Amino acid sequence: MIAAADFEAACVCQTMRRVARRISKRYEEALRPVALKAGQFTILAALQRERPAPLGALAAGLGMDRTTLTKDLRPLERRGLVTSVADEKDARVRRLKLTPQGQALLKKAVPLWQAAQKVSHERLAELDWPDLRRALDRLVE
Amino acid sequence: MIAAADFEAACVCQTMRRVARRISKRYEEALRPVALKAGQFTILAALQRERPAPLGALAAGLGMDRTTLTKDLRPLERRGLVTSVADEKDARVRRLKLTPQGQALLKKAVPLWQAAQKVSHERLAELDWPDLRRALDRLVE
DNA sequence: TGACATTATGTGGAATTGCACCTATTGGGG
DNA sequence: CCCCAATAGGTGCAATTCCACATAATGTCA
Repeated sequence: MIAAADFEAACVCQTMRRVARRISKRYEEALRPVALKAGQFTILAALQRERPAPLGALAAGLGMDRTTLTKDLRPLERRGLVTSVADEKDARVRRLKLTPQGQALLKKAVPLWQAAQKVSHERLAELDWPDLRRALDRLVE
Repeated sequence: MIAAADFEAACVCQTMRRVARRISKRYEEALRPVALKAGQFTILAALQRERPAPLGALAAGLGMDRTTLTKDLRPLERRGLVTSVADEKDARVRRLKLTPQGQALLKKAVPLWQAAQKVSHERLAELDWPDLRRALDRLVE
């Protein structure tokens, strides 16, 4: 049997989960002035486009489960940051877009996010982020 | 304003969250025969030691919130894989240990985990895992 | 020893996550 | 046009996550 401490160091999954938790916390502290969670900021940022995005396509683009996104949208809709509009052609499709309030909040959030990003890049030091990102992408396809 | 697609590529936090989600899914598929979630396996593996560990110390070792661990333990206790024992000196401390069933299940789980680990290392290819792990650790302190 | 800070833990609430299952709409053959 | 597979989406459930708040035990210092 492998020693308990070794699992923590060896397990790629556990490391990624731990890093994701910790870094989310750091970004959420940065985003505290706009009261956005890390995932919420990601969703708002992804909606920053001309044509409202279908829910499924948005989920795929963010690499998250479709049903998770449905639920993640709830608090954003309650806060009036996001609304859904019907697709003109396909009645099944629910397209999502930022409200003016959502756009305004995102505008305030972006500099806070950039500050957090700056810290991330500093901590990665010599590591090139695009390289690292490609490696991590290969890890999960 | 930064284009929507760029956030996804640029945001270190979002990348880590996405990778953590995806890799968890892969490990959970591997662990399906023992019906353990990624986090549950981590907890069981961390309890593979002689002296039962205090909850707080265990949470710190796993880099997770103390109250999260409390709730994560619930299903494991319900399944009879983990139990808590009182500390001999300090009545506040709740020490956690594997039950015999927990040890048996972990024994079955480890080879499944190793198979998932093998895939991870293959996908990282030229990247040295200890190096990468150290870099990610620096990212979150 | 008695007040008080510290430490170890639990609870409630909200959000995040994903699986299994369900509904509704669409697009094709026959 | 009708049947039916494929597609887009939602719901229920359980687990994960963490913050704010609460409780209980311990340690310390006047």
